[in-house]
Amino acid sequence: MALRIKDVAQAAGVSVTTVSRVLSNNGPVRDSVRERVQAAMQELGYRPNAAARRLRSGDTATIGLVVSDVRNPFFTEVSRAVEDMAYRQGMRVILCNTDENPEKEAMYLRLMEEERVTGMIYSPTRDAAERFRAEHYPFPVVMIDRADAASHADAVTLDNRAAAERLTLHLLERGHRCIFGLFGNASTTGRERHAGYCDAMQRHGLGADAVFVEPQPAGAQQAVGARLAARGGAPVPDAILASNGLLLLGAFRALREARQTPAPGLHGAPGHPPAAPALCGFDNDAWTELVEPGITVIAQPVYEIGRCAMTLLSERIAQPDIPRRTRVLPGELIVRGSSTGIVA
Amino acid sequence: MALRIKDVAQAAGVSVTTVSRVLSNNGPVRDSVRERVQAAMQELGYRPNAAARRLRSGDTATIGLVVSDVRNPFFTEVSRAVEDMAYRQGMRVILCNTDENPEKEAMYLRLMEEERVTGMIYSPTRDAAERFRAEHYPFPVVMIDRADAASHADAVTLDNRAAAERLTLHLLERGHRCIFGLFGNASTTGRERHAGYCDAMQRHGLGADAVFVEPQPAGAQQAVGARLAARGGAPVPDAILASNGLLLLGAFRALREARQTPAPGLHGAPGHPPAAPALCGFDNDAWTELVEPGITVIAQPVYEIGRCAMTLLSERIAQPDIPRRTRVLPGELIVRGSSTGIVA
DNA sequence: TTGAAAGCGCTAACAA
DNA sequence: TTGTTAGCGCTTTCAA
Repeated sequence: MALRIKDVAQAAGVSVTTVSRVLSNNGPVRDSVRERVQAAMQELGYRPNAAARRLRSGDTATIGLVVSDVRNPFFTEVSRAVEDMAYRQGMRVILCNTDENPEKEAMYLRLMEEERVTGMIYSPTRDAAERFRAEHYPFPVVMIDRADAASHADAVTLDNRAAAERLTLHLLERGHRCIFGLFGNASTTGRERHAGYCDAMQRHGLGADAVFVEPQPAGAQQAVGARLAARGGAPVPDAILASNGLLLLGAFRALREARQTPAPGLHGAPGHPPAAPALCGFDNDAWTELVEPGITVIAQPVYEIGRCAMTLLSERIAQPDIPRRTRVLPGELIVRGSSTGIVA
Repeated sequence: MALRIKDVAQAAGVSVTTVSRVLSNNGPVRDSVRERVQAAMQELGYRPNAAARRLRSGDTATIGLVVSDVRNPFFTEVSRAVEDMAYRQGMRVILCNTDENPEKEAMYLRLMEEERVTGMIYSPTRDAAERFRAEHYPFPVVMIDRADAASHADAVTLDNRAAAERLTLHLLERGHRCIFGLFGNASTTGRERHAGYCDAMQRHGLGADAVFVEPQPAGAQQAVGARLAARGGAPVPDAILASNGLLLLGAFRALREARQTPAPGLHGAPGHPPAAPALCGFDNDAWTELVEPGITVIAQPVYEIGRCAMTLLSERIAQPDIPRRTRVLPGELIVRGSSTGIVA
């Protein structure tokens, strides 16, 4: 095995206690002794055993981060934020991808307990969110992206309802009337955004025309394709709104597939052919700026969400008994050509 | 504190050893006893303490994954592959982002030692790669993306030289002659791809016209912008080749900025205005397929690279003394409109 | 300011 | 098939 604290103690001619004090920089040690110990550690190439420290001290200095999939740019960025903050505080991060799969999720929650994580940042699937009770867990939990008062967990979310309303109103202001909405069915987020969309439509005396789908591009693509191809009574939408980055991607593909550039526009004026529907959605993912015309989106302050979650978590770790807190961050509307017809 | 194995033992009326045997599913236990123990665990909600198990067993069941930045889609996907494989084998993953910063990198390598990781998957910066010696570390190391024989570490890489040559030949076949190359200066990968590019140019009796830049979009954008604006002798490039996804993005932005759609084409035929340069590069990142025309790229088998790295690592953990192995995976040329003028 | 010794929760000899 | 017991490497009383 590797070197132990005892080896360092012998080399430096002190007790293990003293070495431990130098290691954790805690407790009185004469400067000359400290230097001697540090020199011994350096020379021997000693590395303290993290598992032993955790076991003995009871402090794992570990944050659990449970999300659906890091490949979703939203979570990629959140995980970077969380990791930056955590490592800066001398904490590790255990990252788990549930793939919206309840069994995986249950397994990882169990893992969090076995690891005795100091705290967890958690983005539950819809079903799990409804059942989750923070008080059943022996560590603090901060929810991100999705929140639920009954969970009794701190949370940081977007102001989903307001952002969706804002986005819908933007389309209505541009003259669109028949706005087809795509919402994710796996989280509370999708429902909140749906509510905001409905609010805006209602305020203009318009009915909702929306579906809930799996939060994957394929399902969204199919739904949009079907909606565009629908015969019979339903009028063709003149705008499409997708409630997250994955759905937006699917919608974009469907429009392209239909050989309709997602260019903006109203129904054709007399003498002009009808234009393709406008497109907008949530999440300022890289591609939305790169395609032409760019896609109008609600940008989430993604890094900030991760940072904020870590801050809430740290504060609760320090003071476990403060009342539940929720941070609601605003989304930012970024208007691009896909909803205005103005190609930058 | 939480429940201990002793509590389970008491509840089930057996010794701690028996509980341990049930836990690790290892050692003889009568079926009826096993069931009784499992029932007790279930009822009490017992969770074994991971730190204690690791300390005692000496097996941390932990993989270290050290990359530059998970936000780079290449590493996002690699990390998913590694995590999928690892968790399936009951191992955890510790993910570290070095940001190509030598100090962070050194800190994380130290962390790997303190965690007593079972093995490490490592994408070193160029400078670190030259100095790294696997035999100085007490655990097996598999390098990804970047490799160096002197490191004595197993490695899985792309066939960089062949892929770059292939991509360059593709441009040459389409009639391009003045091909400006952008290569990353932070890794051996950039140099290998540069060599492949030079091979292809030389074979056609052409000189290289390339620069090495920081592997960030901003630097690439600037370099391409400068090259396009160059006055004096240097002819305007009729094609641009970028050696990774970040550089490709920068080049794309530069072309757009120059109000030149990255549309393909040769120098203008008589009577036609000169077309914008062709664009191609490495990494089949999502946006390259979404922009129009799509970008011609070398697709790396990214998930497979991660999977393969975990396989090599597992095998070396099982047999530490087998000779060093290198897996070289082929890249796949995906031809899109940016190099052919055929807009799908 | 230092050291001796107990013990964190678990696993693995060894004994029965 | 089961139990007793000695540590894994560290931190933390407690006493000096």
